[in-house]
Amino acid sequence: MTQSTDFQLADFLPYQLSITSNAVSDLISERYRSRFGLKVTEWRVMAILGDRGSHGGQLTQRDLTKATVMDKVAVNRACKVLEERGLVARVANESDGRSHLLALTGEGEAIHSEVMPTARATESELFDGFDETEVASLRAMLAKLRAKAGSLTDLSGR
Amino acid sequence: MTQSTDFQLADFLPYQLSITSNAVSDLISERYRSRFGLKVTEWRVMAILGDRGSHGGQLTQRDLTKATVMDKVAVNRACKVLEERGLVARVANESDGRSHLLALTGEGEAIHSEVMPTARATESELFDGFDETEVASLRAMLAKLRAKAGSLTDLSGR
DNA sequence: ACCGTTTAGTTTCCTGAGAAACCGGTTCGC
DNA sequence: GCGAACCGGTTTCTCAGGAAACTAAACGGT
Repeated sequence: MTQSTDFQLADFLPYQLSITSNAVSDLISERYRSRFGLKVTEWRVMAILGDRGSHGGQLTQRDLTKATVMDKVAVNRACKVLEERGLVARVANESDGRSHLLALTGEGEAIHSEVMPTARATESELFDGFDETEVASLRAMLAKLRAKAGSLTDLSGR
Repeated sequence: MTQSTDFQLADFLPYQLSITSNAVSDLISERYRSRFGLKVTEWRVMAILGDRGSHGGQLTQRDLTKATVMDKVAVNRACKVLEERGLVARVANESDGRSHLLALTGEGEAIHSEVMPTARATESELFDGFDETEVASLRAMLAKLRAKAGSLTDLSGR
Protein backbone atom coordinates (compact mmCIF):
# COMPACT_ATOMS: atom_id res chain seq x y z
CA MET A 1 0.00 0.00 0.00
CA THR A 2 2.89 2.28 0.67
CA GLN A 3 4.14 2.91 -2.79
CA SER A 4 5.14 6.42 -1.79
CA THR A 5 8.89 6.81 -1.84
CA ASP A 6 8.86 7.00 1.91
CA PHE A 7 10.65 10.29 2.21
CA GLN A 8 11.77 10.92 5.74
CA LEU A 9 12.16 14.57 6.59
CA ALA A 10 14.32 13.67 9.56
CA ASP A 11 16.89 12.08 7.27
CA PHE A 12 17.04 15.00 4.88
CA LEU A 13 20.44 16.51 5.37
CA PRO A 14 19.60 20.13 4.63
CA TYR A 15 16.90 19.82 7.26
CA GLN A 16 19.31 18.38 9.80
CA LEU A 17 21.77 21.11 8.99
CA SER A 18 19.13 23.76 9.47
CA ILE A 19 17.76 22.59 12.79
CA THR A 20 21.24 21.94 14.14
CA SER A 21 22.43 25.37 13.13
CA ASN A 22 19.37 26.88 14.76
CA ALA A 23 19.95 25.00 18.00
CA VAL A 24 23.55 26.13 18.13
CA SER A 25 22.71 29.71 17.19
CA ASP A 26 20.03 29.87 19.85
CA LEU A 27 22.44 28.75 22.50
CA ILE A 28 25.12 31.19 21.47
CA SER A 29 22.94 34.20 20.91
CA GLU A 30 21.24 33.64 24.25
CA ARG A 31 24.58 33.51 26.01
CA TYR A 32 25.91 36.68 24.49
CA ARG A 33 22.69 38.48 24.94
CA SER A 34 22.44 37.67 28.60
CA ARG A 35 26.09 38.23 29.46
CA PHE A 36 27.04 41.16 27.28
CA GLY A 37 23.87 42.50 25.77
CA LEU A 38 25.23 41.80 22.32
CA LYS A 39 23.36 40.46 19.32
CA VAL A 40 25.03 38.05 16.97
CA THR A 41 25.44 40.69 14.30
CA GLU A 42 27.09 43.06 16.75
CA TRP A 43 29.24 40.32 18.11
CA ARG A 44 30.43 39.37 14.66
CA VAL A 45 31.39 42.93 13.87
CA MET A 46 33.33 43.18 17.10
CA ALA A 47 35.06 39.90 16.38
CA ILE A 48 36.29 41.18 13.05
CA LEU A 49 37.31 44.56 14.36
CA GLY A 50 39.05 43.02 17.32
CA ASP A 51 41.01 40.70 15.15
CA ARG A 52 41.86 42.79 12.13
CA GLY A 53 41.62 46.11 13.83
CA SER A 54 44.29 45.21 16.31
CA HIS A 55 46.65 44.52 13.47
CA GLY A 56 46.62 48.16 12.57
CA GLY A 57 43.87 48.22 9.96
CA GLN A 58 40.75 50.26 10.42
CA LEU A 59 37.87 48.90 8.46
CA THR A 60 34.99 50.35 6.52
CA GLN A 61 31.48 48.95 6.70
CA ARG A 62 32.05 47.54 3.27
CA ASP A 63 35.02 45.55 4.56
CA LEU A 64 32.84 44.30 7.37
CA THR A 65 30.05 43.10 5.12
CA LYS A 66 32.56 41.03 3.21
CA ALA A 67 34.14 39.63 6.34
CA THR A 68 30.93 38.74 8.11
CA VAL A 69 28.78 37.47 5.22
CA MET A 70 26.04 39.77 6.43
CA ASP A 71 23.87 42.23 4.62
CA LYS A 72 25.22 45.76 4.49
CA VAL A 73 22.09 46.95 6.25
CA ALA A 74 22.72 44.52 9.10
CA VAL A 75 26.30 45.73 9.35
CA ASN A 76 25.21 49.33 9.38
CA ARG A 77 22.70 48.71 12.16
CA ALA A 78 25.20 46.75 14.23
CA CYS A 79 27.79 49.52 13.85
CA LYS A 80 25.29 52.15 14.84
CA VAL A 81 24.40 50.31 18.02
CA LEU A 82 28.00 49.62 18.87
CA GLU A 83 28.90 53.25 18.34
CA GLU A 84 26.06 54.40 20.56
CA ARG A 85 27.27 52.06 23.25
CA GLY A 86 30.74 53.49 22.89
CA LEU A 87 32.30 50.21 21.86
CA VAL A 88 33.42 51.31 18.44
CA ALA A 89 34.45 54.68 17.07
CA ARG A 90 34.00 56.00 13.58
CA VAL A 91 36.49 58.40 12.16
CA ALA A 92 36.16 60.09 8.80
CA ASN A 93 37.91 58.32 6.00
CA GLU A 94 40.54 60.66 4.57
CA SER A 95 40.71 58.92 1.27
CA ASP A 96 36.97 58.52 0.71
CA GLY A 97 34.41 60.99 1.99
CA ARG A 98 31.56 58.49 1.73
CA SER A 99 32.76 56.06 4.32
CA HIS A 100 34.08 55.99 7.83
CA LEU A 101 36.81 53.91 9.38
CA LEU A 102 35.74 51.83 12.31
CA ALA A 103 37.76 50.57 15.23
CA LEU A 104 37.13 49.30 18.71
CA THR A 105 37.41 51.84 21.49
CA GLY A 106 39.26 51.02 24.69
CA GLU A 107 36.01 49.88 26.21
CA GLY A 108 35.28 47.90 23.08
CA GLU A 109 38.65 46.19 23.33
CA ALA A 110 37.92 45.35 26.93
CA ILE A 111 34.63 43.71 26.10
CA HIS A 112 36.12 42.02 23.11
CA SER A 113 38.85 40.40 25.15
CA GLU A 114 36.21 39.16 27.53
CA VAL A 115 33.74 37.92 24.93
CA MET A 116 36.05 36.03 22.67
CA PRO A 117 37.35 33.56 25.24
CA THR A 118 33.80 32.72 26.22
CA ALA A 119 33.02 32.16 22.56
CA ARG A 120 35.85 29.70 22.35
CA ALA A 121 34.74 28.09 25.59
CA THR A 122 31.26 27.55 24.18
CA GLU A 123 32.75 26.11 21.05
CA SER A 124 34.76 23.70 23.16
CA GLU A 125 31.72 22.71 25.16
CA LEU A 126 29.80 22.01 22.01
CA PHE A 127 32.53 19.93 20.46
CA ASP A 128 33.48 18.18 23.61
CA GLY A 129 33.78 14.51 22.73
CA PHE A 130 34.62 15.10 19.08
CA ASP A 131 38.09 14.13 18.04
CA GLU A 132 40.46 16.22 15.97
CA THR A 133 39.97 14.42 12.69
CA GLU A 134 36.20 14.58 13.01
CA VAL A 135 36.25 18.30 13.50
CA ALA A 136 38.69 18.77 10.65
CA SER A 137 36.45 16.80 8.31
CA LEU A 138 33.43 18.76 9.50
CA ARG A 139 35.15 22.02 8.62
CA ALA A 140 36.10 20.66 5.24
CA MET A 141 32.59 19.45 4.51
CA LEU A 142 30.98 22.71 5.52
CA ALA A 143 33.36 24.61 3.27
CA LYS A 144 32.65 22.26 0.38
CA LEU A 145 28.92 22.54 0.92
CA ARG A 146 29.07 26.30 1.00
CA ALA A 147 30.94 26.36 -2.27
CA LYS A 148 28.53 23.91 -3.83
CA ALA A 149 25.43 25.72 -2.64
CA GLY A 150 26.86 29.00 -3.85
CA SER A 151 27.58 27.74 -7.33
CA LEU A 152 24.21 26.02 -7.65
CA THR A 153 22.46 29.18 -6.55
CA ASP A 154 24.34 31.23 -9.09
CA LEU A 155 23.42 28.84 -11.86
CA SER A 156 19.70 28.89 -11.27
CA GLY A 157 19.70 32.41 -9.95
CA ARG A 158 20.22 34.06 -13.30
CA MET B 1 51.98 44.31 19.56
CA THR B 2 49.37 41.69 18.88
CA GLN B 3 48.75 40.28 22.31
CA SER B 4 45.10 39.82 21.44
CA THR B 5 44.22 36.15 21.27
CA ASP B 6 43.80 36.49 17.54
CA PHE B 7 40.25 35.21 17.33
CA GLN B 8 39.30 34.43 13.77
CA LEU B 9 35.59 34.59 13.12
CA ALA B 10 36.03 32.55 9.96
CA ASP B 11 37.38 29.63 11.98
CA PHE B 12 34.60 29.70 14.53
CA LEU B 13 32.59 26.57 13.94
CA PRO B 14 29.18 27.86 14.96
CA TYR B 15 29.73 30.67 12.49
CA GLN B 16 30.67 28.26 9.71
CA LEU B 17 27.66 26.16 10.56
CA SER B 18 25.39 29.16 10.41
CA ILE B 19 26.53 30.57 7.10
CA THR B 20 26.61 27.13 5.51
CA SER B 21 23.13 26.36 6.69
CA ASN B 22 21.96 29.70 5.33
CA ALA B 23 23.54 29.09 1.96
CA VAL B 24 21.91 25.68 1.70
CA SER B 25 18.55 26.94 2.91
CA ASP B 26 18.59 29.79 0.44
CA LEU B 27 19.21 27.42 -2.42
CA ILE B 28 16.48 25.03 -1.39
CA SER B 29 13.84 27.55 -0.50
CA GLU B 30 14.42 29.36 -3.78
CA ARG B 31 14.00 26.16 -5.72
CA TYR B 32 10.76 25.18 -4.06
CA ARG B 33 9.40 28.62 -4.20
CA SER B 34 10.02 28.99 -7.90
CA ARG B 35 8.93 25.50 -8.92
CA PHE B 36 6.02 24.80 -6.62
CA GLY B 37 5.22 28.03 -4.84
CA LEU B 38 5.93 26.36 -1.53
CA LYS B 39 7.71 27.84 1.45
CA VAL B 40 10.00 25.72 3.53
CA THR B 41 7.48 25.50 6.35
CA GLU B 42 4.78 24.34 3.98
CA TRP B 43 7.08 21.92 2.33
CA ARG B 44 8.06 20.39 5.65
CA VAL B 45 4.46 19.87 6.61
CA MET B 46 3.75 18.19 3.31
CA ALA B 47 6.79 16.00 3.72
CA ILE B 48 5.56 14.74 7.07
CA LEU B 49 2.00 14.28 5.94
CA GLY B 50 3.12 12.52 2.78
CA ASP B 51 5.26 10.15 4.70
CA ARG B 52 3.25 9.38 7.80
CA GLY B 53 -0.11 10.17 6.33
CA SER B 54 0.26 7.55 3.67
CA HIS B 55 0.80 4.95 6.33
CA GLY B 56 -2.74 5.42 7.48
CA GLY B 57 -2.25 8.00 10.20
CA GLN B 58 -3.88 11.37 10.07
CA LEU B 59 -2.04 13.95 12.08
CA THR B 60 -2.96 16.90 14.24
CA GLN B 61 -1.10 20.17 14.17
CA ARG B 62 0.43 19.20 17.44
CA ASP B 63 1.91 16.08 15.89
CA LEU B 64 3.28 18.22 13.11
CA THR B 65 4.99 20.69 15.41
CA LYS B 66 6.79 17.81 17.05
CA ALA B 67 7.77 16.24 13.77
CA THR B 68 8.99 19.39 12.09
CA VAL B 69 10.71 21.18 14.99
CA MET B 70 8.78 24.29 14.06
CA ASP B 71 6.76 26.67 16.15
CA LYS B 72 3.08 25.83 16.47
CA VAL B 73 2.27 29.19 14.93
CA ALA B 74 4.39 28.38 11.91
CA VAL B 75 2.69 25.03 11.56
CA ASN B 76 -0.73 26.61 11.83
CA ARG B 77 0.07 29.16 9.14
CA ALA B 78 1.51 26.53 6.83
CA CYS B 79 -1.55 24.36 7.27
CA LYS B 80 -3.87 27.24 6.57
CA VAL B 81 -2.11 28.05 3.33
CA LEU B 82 -1.99 24.43 2.26
CA GLU B 83 -5.67 24.01 2.99
CA GLU B 84 -6.54 27.11 1.00
CA ARG B 85 -4.56 25.75 -1.90
CA GLY B 86 -6.43 22.49 -1.61
CA LEU B 87 -3.34 20.44 -0.90
CA VAL B 88 -4.38 19.27 2.52
CA ALA B 89 -7.78 18.61 4.06
CA ARG B 90 -8.81 19.03 7.66
CA VAL B 91 -11.45 16.80 9.11
CA ALA B 92 -12.84 17.17 12.59
CA ASN B 93 -11.19 15.02 15.19
CA GLU B 94 -13.81 12.66 16.63
CA SER B 95 -11.91 12.11 19.81
CA ASP B 96 -10.94 15.71 20.49
CA GLY B 97 -13.09 18.64 19.53
CA ARG B 98 -10.24 21.13 19.73
CA SER B 99 -8.14 19.74 16.94
CA HIS B 100 -8.46 18.61 13.37
CA LEU B 101 -6.90 15.72 11.56
CA LEU B 102 -4.86 16.68 8.55
CA ALA B 103 -4.07 14.69 5.47
CA LEU B 104 -2.91 15.37 1.93
CA THR B 105 -5.62 15.60 -0.68
CA GLY B 106 -5.27 13.87 -4.02
CA GLU B 107 -3.77 17.02 -5.43
CA GLY B 108 -1.53 17.26 -2.40
CA GLU B 109 -0.32 13.73 -2.93
CA ALA B 110 0.39 14.56 -6.56
CA ILE B 111 2.52 17.55 -5.66
CA HIS B 112 4.15 15.64 -2.88
CA SER B 113 5.27 12.87 -5.15
CA GLU B 114 6.70 15.47 -7.48
CA VAL B 115 8.42 17.58 -4.86
CA MET B 116 10.12 14.91 -2.84
CA PRO B 117 12.23 13.46 -5.65
CA THR B 118 13.49 16.93 -6.49
CA ALA B 119 14.36 17.39 -2.83
CA ARG B 120 16.41 14.26 -2.96
CA ALA B 121 17.97 15.35 -6.22
CA THR B 122 19.06 18.63 -4.68
CA GLU B 123 20.47 16.76 -1.73
CA SER B 124 22.45 14.59 -4.11
CA GLU B 125 23.71 17.60 -6.01
CA LEU B 126 24.87 19.20 -2.80
CA PHE B 127 26.64 16.13 -1.55
CA ASP B 128 28.05 15.15 -4.89
CA GLY B 129 31.69 14.31 -4.29
CA PHE B 130 31.23 13.32 -0.66
CA ASP B 131 31.77 9.69 0.10
CA GLU B 132 29.50 7.48 2.18
CA THR B 133 31.53 7.50 5.34
CA GLU B 134 31.88 11.28 5.27
CA VAL B 135 28.16 11.75 5.02
CA ALA B 136 27.53 9.23 7.75
CA SER B 137 29.92 11.00 10.07
CA LEU B 138 28.34 14.34 9.21
CA ARG B 139 24.93 13.01 10.20
CA ALA B 140 26.33 11.67 13.42
CA MET B 141 28.07 14.92 14.28
CA LEU B 142 25.00 17.01 13.58
CA ALA B 143 22.93 14.78 15.81
CA LYS B 144 25.51 14.96 18.58
CA LEU B 145 25.72 18.71 18.27
CA ARG B 146 21.99 19.08 18.42
CA ALA B 147 21.85 17.02 21.58
CA LYS B 148 24.69 18.96 23.12
CA ALA B 149 23.28 22.36 22.24
CA GLY B 150 19.91 21.30 23.58
CA SER B 151 21.24 20.17 26.91
CA LEU B 152 23.42 23.25 27.32
CA THR B 153 20.48 25.49 26.54
CA ASP B 154 18.33 23.72 29.09
CA LEU B 155 20.97 24.10 31.75
CA SER B 156 21.37 27.82 31.43
CA GLY B 157 17.83 28.39 30.36
CA ARG B 158 16.19 27.57 33.67
C1' DA C 1 -22.37 17.93 37.86
C1' DC C 2 -18.90 21.71 38.75
C1' DC C 3 -14.80 24.55 39.03
C1' DG C 4 -9.86 25.06 38.24
C1' DT C 5 -6.22 23.60 35.37
C1' DT C 6 -4.28 22.08 31.23
C1' DT C 7 -4.04 21.76 26.17
C1' DA C 8 -4.85 22.59 20.79
C1' DG C 9 -5.33 25.99 18.04
C1' DT C 10 -5.61 30.90 16.68
C1' DT C 11 -4.76 35.88 16.69
C1' DT C 12 -1.94 39.73 17.68
C1' DC C 13 2.32 41.95 18.48
C1' DC C 14 7.22 42.50 18.13
C1' DT C 15 11.82 41.56 16.40
C1' DG C 16 15.40 40.40 12.82
C1' DA C 17 16.79 40.14 8.00
C1' DG C 18 16.69 41.26 3.41
C1' DA C 19 14.99 44.15 -0.95
C1' DA C 20 14.54 48.31 -2.92
C1' DA C 21 14.71 53.11 -3.13
C1' DC C 22 17.59 57.03 -1.94
C1' DC C 23 21.52 60.37 -0.97
C1' DG C 24 25.97 62.18 -1.16
C1' DG C 25 30.51 61.44 -2.92
C1' DT C 26 33.75 59.37 -6.37
C1' DT C 27 35.47 57.86 -10.79
C1' DC C 28 35.67 57.49 -15.62
C1' DG C 29 35.09 58.99 -20.45
C1' DC C 30 34.84 62.67 -23.29
C1' DG D 1 36.17 70.52 -16.26
C1' DC D 2 31.63 68.12 -16.90
C1' DG D 3 28.12 64.77 -17.10
C1' DA D 4 27.15 59.81 -16.50
C1' DA D 5 27.75 55.69 -14.30
C1' DC D 6 29.12 53.79 -10.06
C1' DC D 7 29.66 53.00 -5.13
C1' DG D 8 29.37 53.37 0.19
C1' DG D 9 26.19 54.17 3.40
C1' DT D 10 21.50 55.17 5.12
C1' DT D 11 16.47 54.99 5.27
C1' DT D 12 12.24 52.76 4.34
C1' DC D 13 9.31 48.90 3.38
C1' DT D 14 8.14 44.09 3.45
C1' DC D 15 8.12 39.59 5.20
C1' DA D 16 9.27 35.40 7.96
C1' DG D 17 9.51 33.70 12.71
C1' DG D 18 8.80 33.64 17.50
C1' DA D 19 6.56 35.32 22.12
C1' DA D 20 2.64 36.31 24.43
C1' DA D 21 -2.19 36.81 24.93
C1' DC D 22 -6.63 34.67 23.99
C1' DT D 23 -10.44 31.10 22.89
C1' DA D 24 -12.50 26.87 23.17
C1' DA D 25 -12.39 22.22 24.45
C1' DA D 26 -10.87 18.51 27.60
C1' DC D 27 -9.40 16.64 31.95
C1' DG D 28 -9.09 15.98 37.08
C1' DG D 29 -10.44 16.29 41.63
C1' DT D 30 -14.13 16.87 44.66
